[in-house]
Amino acid sequence: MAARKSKEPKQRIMDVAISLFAQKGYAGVGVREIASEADVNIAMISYYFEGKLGILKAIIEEFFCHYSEILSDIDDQSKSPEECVRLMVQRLVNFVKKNTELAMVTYNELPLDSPEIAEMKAEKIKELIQRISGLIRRFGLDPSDTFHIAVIGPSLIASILTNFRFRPVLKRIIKVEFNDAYHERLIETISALFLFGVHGIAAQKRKRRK
Amino acid sequence: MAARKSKEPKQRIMDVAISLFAQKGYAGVGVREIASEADVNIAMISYYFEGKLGILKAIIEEFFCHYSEILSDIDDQSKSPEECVRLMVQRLVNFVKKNTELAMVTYNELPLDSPEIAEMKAEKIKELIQRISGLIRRFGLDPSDTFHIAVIGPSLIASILTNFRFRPVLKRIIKVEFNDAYHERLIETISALFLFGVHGIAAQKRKRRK
Amino acid sequence: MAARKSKEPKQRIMDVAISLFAQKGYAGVGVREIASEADVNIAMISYYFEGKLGILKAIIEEFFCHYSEILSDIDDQSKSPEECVRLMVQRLVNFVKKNTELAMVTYNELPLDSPEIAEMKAEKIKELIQRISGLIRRFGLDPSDTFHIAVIGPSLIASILTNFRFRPVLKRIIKVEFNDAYHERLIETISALFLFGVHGIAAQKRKRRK
Amino acid sequence: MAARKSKEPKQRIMDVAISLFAQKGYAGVGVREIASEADVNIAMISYYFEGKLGILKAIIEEFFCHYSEILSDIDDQSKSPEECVRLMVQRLVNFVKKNTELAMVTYNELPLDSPEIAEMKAEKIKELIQRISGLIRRFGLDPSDTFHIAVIGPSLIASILTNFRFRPVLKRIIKVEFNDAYHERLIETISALFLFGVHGIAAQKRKRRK
DNA sequence: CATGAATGAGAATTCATTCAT
DNA sequence: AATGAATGAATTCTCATTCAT
Repeated sequence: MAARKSKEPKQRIMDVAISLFAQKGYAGVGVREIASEADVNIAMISYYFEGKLGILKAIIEEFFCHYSEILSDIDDQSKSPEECVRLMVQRLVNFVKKNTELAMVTYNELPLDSPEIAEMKAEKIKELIQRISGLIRRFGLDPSDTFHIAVIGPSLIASILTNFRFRPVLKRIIKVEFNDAYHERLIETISALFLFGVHGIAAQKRKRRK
Repeated sequence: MAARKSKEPKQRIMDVAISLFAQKGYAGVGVREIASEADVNIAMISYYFEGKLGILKAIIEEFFCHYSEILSDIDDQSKSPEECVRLMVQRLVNFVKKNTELAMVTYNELPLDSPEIAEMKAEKIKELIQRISGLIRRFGLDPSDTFHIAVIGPSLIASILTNFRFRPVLKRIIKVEFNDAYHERLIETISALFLFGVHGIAAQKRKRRK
Repeated sequence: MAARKSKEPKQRIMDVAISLFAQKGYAGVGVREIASEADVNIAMISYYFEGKLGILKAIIEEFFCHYSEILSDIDDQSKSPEECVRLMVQRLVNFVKKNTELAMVTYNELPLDSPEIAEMKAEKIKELIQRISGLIRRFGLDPSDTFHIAVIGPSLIASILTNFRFRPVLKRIIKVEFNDAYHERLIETISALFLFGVHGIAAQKRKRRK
Repeated sequence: MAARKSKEPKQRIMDVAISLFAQKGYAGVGVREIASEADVNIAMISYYFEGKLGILKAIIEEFFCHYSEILSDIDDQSKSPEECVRLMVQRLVNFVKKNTELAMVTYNELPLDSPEIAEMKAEKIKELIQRISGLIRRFGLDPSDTFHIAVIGPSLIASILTNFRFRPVLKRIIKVEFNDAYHERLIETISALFLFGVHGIAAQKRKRRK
């Protein structure tokens, strides 16, 4: 069961923690379990991460670090907004597909109220919003209208993440295989859903103004 | 701080547990905290709910009980599918608005891997899917294609719930007031998003078949 | 080795803690040692005293509670100041003789810098000083001169307590038996030392004024 | 915060340890705290002092080394016993004034029951007693009567040390400034207290013999 | 000399649960 | 129906020390 000793201890702790947090939630996992699974002395957790919360901080930071990279050149003016959205969805899905547990931990523990990481979360999300607001404007929606920011962006992200989040539960109920074809189709569908959706809303708005 | 002794002890425990679980997560709350907040002896929790997990079970059951009621007559043939979706979104939003914490606990702890409640969750979600599959068919999509079930339904629900879930975080970042007008607009927007989206996808499909 | 189960658990914890703290110092004793020695479950310490520091607080409080009683009618105007001092020394010695460990713990840990008990200590000592200041005045010394308060009072108390404090060390070096006769003589000697001393200082002062 | 790197590492460790032990007690301080404060690698403590206890041993040894020097020529037959006592008190006060923390650590941890340093302590104190016994004899008291050794000597020392020991507590309660004038007066008062006291006791004894 | 990673034992505290009353 | 004391395991974290480099 124990993780292979191929990697550095610090990385092993991270990997194991991501996996366990994803399965049982941050509060549901003990440092002893992490340490034994990572084949590392318990004291090493405090040594490297200054406590259990430190691991979560590192995890969230890693997520947002990758995430930022993903969104770095989304608002490319040389592409049509439609292409941008499709590209973003594609990248997001591929990223979460490769780092499912990392994404799940971050998504699940984001509402956790810990003063120590509240600041960090707020900062990261602020940055995220700024990234997306440019795109929203290009669809003819008012980015200064905080409502759209608060609704459409999170909806899109949640739509993708939820899809991964409930897979263990879904597997028990319906017959699906989460292979490459599935993900291709997922990208297509989510993109289409939001593109048609946002276009529709924008058109509706223009009509009403008249 | 302690809950008023007006209600029965069992209900007080439930109320307090819902509130605390919503704030800190199931694993982050202790029975002693619940007991003291509910102004109830600790032993009463085992007495009424047979342990901490029993409270969570009761909470999830209560959620799905209400939830089922909400969706009871969604697939009403006398209404247009558009009206059905709009009604469903409206009812969902209003329900979550009134029972935010109950919904949050259920949504947050749903991926939790506890064998004791896994069965229950599967059963509840199965029922939920059946409710929605009729509606999906009426939009021209194949309900036997499990893909749509696995993607569109959860996306819709997640879009709504996520909106509530991240309010504490959002409040820190952007200026929004979650009043009645906000919720009216939320219903409109989510409905529009999915109606335009699903219509678009269905149209796309028809075009491709040709 | 374990304490007899004759008394209540809470009292057993106190008794054992006093004994162990006196031997090894507060920081040198663990709650597990206390619990096992008192034949009590470890959790009971938090249950009864809300943590290790709580035991120390209780100990110090008990000491000062008894101590106050001891000094209650020291400043008796019907007695000569000499009689008062002699009585005080007698009572103090007898008290410390009976509650050596309690006194040692309090005396040893008094300089401990713990914000939680600093207030309590200050309050207790303030009361103690007020008790003694009346007596000092009757010896012809100015009680508003904080110097005497800060020097003579503590010296007297320290003289008594130190005598008990270093007994284990002294026993190894010189041949003494700490029996009743010893304590009688101790009372006499300490009383004489301070009475002659204070009288001498007061006389010196009067002489200088001239 | 870290100690200046001007001195040798070993001395830095000593200095920091003395300061920290004086504040929090031997058992209340960790080697890591000492190491980081002294800006020294943790392993260096074992290297130089063979463990934490080794530091304490070194501290106590340093104290007694200085202390012996202080008392070296106290029993000078060319001076009157009164002058000797006065000189001793003066030297002691000045020494403790300059090395308060060193003295406090030694005084506080002296009753600590550690077999490894018990021997050393006994030896040091034996020497100390011999130094003082000559003086006691010159006051007309019987130095073979271990009682006086066990009571008067320790009382004198404790009177001085206690005065320094409770300064942090005293400062909170009464208004005193521990400046040079204060210490001059302290020397005078303590000397007078004991001189008058011992003379009185000796006179009393002579009277009784008659 | 000096380092920093690593160890295993032990620290205090809190956990959910149970039991006699 | 309800209490509060009691339990033993588990919690996170820190301890002094050592070792290979």
